[in-house]
Amino acid sequence: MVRSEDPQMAQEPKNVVAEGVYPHKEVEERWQRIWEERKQFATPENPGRDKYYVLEMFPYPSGRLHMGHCRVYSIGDALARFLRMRGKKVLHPMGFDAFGLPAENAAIKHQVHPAEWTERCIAEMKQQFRMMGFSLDWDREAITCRPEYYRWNQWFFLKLYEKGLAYKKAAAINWCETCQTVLANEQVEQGACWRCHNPVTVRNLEQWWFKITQYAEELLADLDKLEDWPESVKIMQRNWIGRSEGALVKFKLLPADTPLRPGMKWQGSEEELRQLPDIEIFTTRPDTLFGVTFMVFAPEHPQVAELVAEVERVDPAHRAPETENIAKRVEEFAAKAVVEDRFLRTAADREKEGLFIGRYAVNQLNGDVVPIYIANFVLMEYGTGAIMAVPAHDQRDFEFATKFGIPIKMVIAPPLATAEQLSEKSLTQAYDEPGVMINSAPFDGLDSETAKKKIVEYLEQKGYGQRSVQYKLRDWLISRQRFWGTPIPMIYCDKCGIVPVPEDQLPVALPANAKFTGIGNPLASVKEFVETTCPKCSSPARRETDTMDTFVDSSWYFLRYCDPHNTRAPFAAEKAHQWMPVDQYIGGIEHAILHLLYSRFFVKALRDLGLVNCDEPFSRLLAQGMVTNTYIDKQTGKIAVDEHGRPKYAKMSKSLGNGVDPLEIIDRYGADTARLFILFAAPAEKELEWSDRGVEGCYRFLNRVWRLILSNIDACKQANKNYQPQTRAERDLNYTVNWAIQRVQTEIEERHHFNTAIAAAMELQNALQVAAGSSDVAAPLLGYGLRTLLLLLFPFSPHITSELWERAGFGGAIDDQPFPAYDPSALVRDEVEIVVQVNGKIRARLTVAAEATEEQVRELAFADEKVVQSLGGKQPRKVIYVPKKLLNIVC
RNA sequence: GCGGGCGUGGCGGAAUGGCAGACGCGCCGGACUUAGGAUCCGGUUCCGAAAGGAGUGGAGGUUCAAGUCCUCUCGCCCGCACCA
Repeated sequence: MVRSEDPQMAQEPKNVVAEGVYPHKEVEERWQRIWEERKQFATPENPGRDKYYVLEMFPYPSGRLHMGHCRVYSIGDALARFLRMRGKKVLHPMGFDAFGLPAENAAIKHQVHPAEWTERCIAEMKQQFRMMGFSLDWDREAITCRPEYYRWNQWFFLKLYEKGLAYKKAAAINWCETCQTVLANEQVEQGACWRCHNPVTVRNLEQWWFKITQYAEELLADLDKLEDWPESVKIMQRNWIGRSEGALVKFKLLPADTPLRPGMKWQGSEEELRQLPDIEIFTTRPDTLFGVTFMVFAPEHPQVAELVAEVERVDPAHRAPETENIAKRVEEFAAKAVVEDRFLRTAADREKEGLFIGRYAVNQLNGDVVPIYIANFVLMEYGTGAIMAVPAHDQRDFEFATKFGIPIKMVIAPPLATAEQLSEKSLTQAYDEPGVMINSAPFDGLDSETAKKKIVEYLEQKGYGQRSVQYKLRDWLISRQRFWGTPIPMIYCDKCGIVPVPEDQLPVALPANAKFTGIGNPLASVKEFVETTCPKCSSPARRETDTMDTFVDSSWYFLRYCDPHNTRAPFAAEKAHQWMPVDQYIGGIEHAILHLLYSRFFVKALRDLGLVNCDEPFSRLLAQGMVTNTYIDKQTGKIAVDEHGRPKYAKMSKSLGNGVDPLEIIDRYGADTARLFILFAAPAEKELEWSDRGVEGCYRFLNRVWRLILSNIDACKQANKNYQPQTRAERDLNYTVNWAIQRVQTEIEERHHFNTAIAAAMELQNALQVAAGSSDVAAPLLGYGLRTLLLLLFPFSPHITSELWERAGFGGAIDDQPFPAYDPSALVRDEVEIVVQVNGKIRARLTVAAEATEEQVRELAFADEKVVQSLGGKQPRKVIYVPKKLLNIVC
């Protein structure tokens, strides 16, 4: 049942469906049928320069459209319909993101094949799409779970494999126990699975990856080209890519039995030092290199075990102190750190844990001997998995050093620092700002920013290190241990190793006879699928049973729409060239990184394969806000309220039970009302608060339009655009008509503000209603205004306007009408109102002829009683005149 | 902690530095009516009888003029979170 925002009226909504209302059901069904019969939304061939690709993110086929869907598709459809009127050749397709876990879970629960379940949901959803009246070209539908589609996922995989962009490696990866599969980094949100929100654990597995990191720099740089993307999305992507400039620096590892200790310097020759093994670290602060007092490895760093094994081989008398049982203790520490939830381990407020491993290193820049630790805060995946630590100038290192009693050495002085501030003992936190170099031998006195560059040059010259750029972005883990996805087209042969499935054997199809028990990957249990022969040597071999992340499917579906029936290629290059890039993409902000980053990567990779000629898939992006509603507080059993007693709003969701079913709204008020309300109630990119009252308001508005047209059919028949207004009332109406045209056009075209466009149409309706009720306006003008009103409303509420267009006898189908052109001369008023201010306060309003000069306006203003009064006899010091608007007298 | 966004009537929301509150909801009054929860007309930021005054989270500033620009500050929302 539909919920009300008003606690007092949470009962059955009022029955506004009474007499005098338009028959929305018949009207909407009729036009949906007509559009289908006419193939009204077929995509034009050879679009040329007028092409416009409107795309909304395709849905997962859950079987039911929810209000969020209605919102995205209402936005996209209003735009598509408007652009067609504006003469664009519009591609507006739809499909289904049809692979994924829910179908597989349903299979386990109901013992129905995921394909059957999914196809059923798709059929239901298409019916609901139809009921909303969206102008989609269904002949271009792409359904990702069909072999005709996913074979091209496999084909792309092979192409990427050939290029080295798809590869297999073992790594510590995110595992979701609930979903029984691994997840990519992008799919873990605050330590939880993006889909089921259960905690993610870490596993070490061998998996398939896409080398998105190869495009890190371009993915970052090209964000600057995306001028019509929301800044917030671009910032999120920049942060995710996480570019850092710095240097890779080599420290030297001392033998396990070295007599050197921290505080001492390297004694031997430079040549002997060079002979020692390297420990390479990445730092963004080469200017602090002289302040290194220890080093830290990630606990799981593969080198660590060997380092401590060497310690144990040394006679205890010659070891570093505190190294009894070091191998065991290191192993235990590492095991604990790895097992510990990665997201707890890496939380900023996590207590720093560490262990000295009994080894020392030499800083080649100054010969300092420093101890080596392992610690929970150092990550294996970033940089080299080892760091230099400068406690004086890095807060993490500072905390660690303080806890373990490691010396702190200042090498950068704050500007104008006192002797007190320069004392390490007085330091209560790291100083991480720029400053002046101290205690840094040849670089002392330089400012630290300059020193950064000089030191890197010095490192490169001496062979101690080199300039380097690191990214937080990791490669995209695409293996999934689930059935309902695209099989990865790889074969394991005992003799030949990993062998790709030959192209001509694609698709590797999902078997129809898999058993869904809920335990393990069903694909692995289908003998006929797994057992195959090696394409190279023909001996018995096994197929890969992992499937691809479903984000692979959605990374190129917008390309398939350009050429959906191609059986020889994913799409023909020239068809993609015709339509790409997508001119306007619309979808939820939740994909700010995920889908939008993957798709950008895919397009760049396909470009480098010669398949597309654009660098970016989506020119403009509109991230629409979520749909919220009031909800029942589970504790009180009443509508949740804030401290002021006002109802609280939250995203419509199953768990809160505050979803409104679009089908109920369509049934009660019709799709036109639903669409109008959704677009009118808030700007597209903002949150939309559901309101039953607001919906009713839109319904009443459409009813007023209905009655207004039908009771003025005669005027409609006489509609004449070229009628010359005679009276004041006619000039005013003519102005409003043309003003509304201009306003609707610019609001949609330039700002995508549908709410204000609709408000303008409402103002026109109000003006027409007044005009229709008086005898001051001639029928040809009134008719023209009514005709215009229908055209302005058509993108938002297409059914009722189609019906009224026909009944009014305006001729042709409204779909084929161009958007009306406004008459600029009608927007020129013969009289204007001038606001007269004295010292910025409004004292009078003057109605003057539009062509009145400043002198004339001044004269009138100074003659005005109120103005004279507020001047109080003072002489004006200055008068500012804004033509046709305002006169400000300063005194 | 860092980054981003947002604070305007009873509510959703409008305002290229130039009339704050368009449009809609709600509310108030009136008309039609057996009736109105339909429809139509009028009113509706606050204080004030009025004249007038105040007003866009708060404090400053720039300007003839600030919701809009600048500085500081408070509150809410979102994203990232030991990335060396």
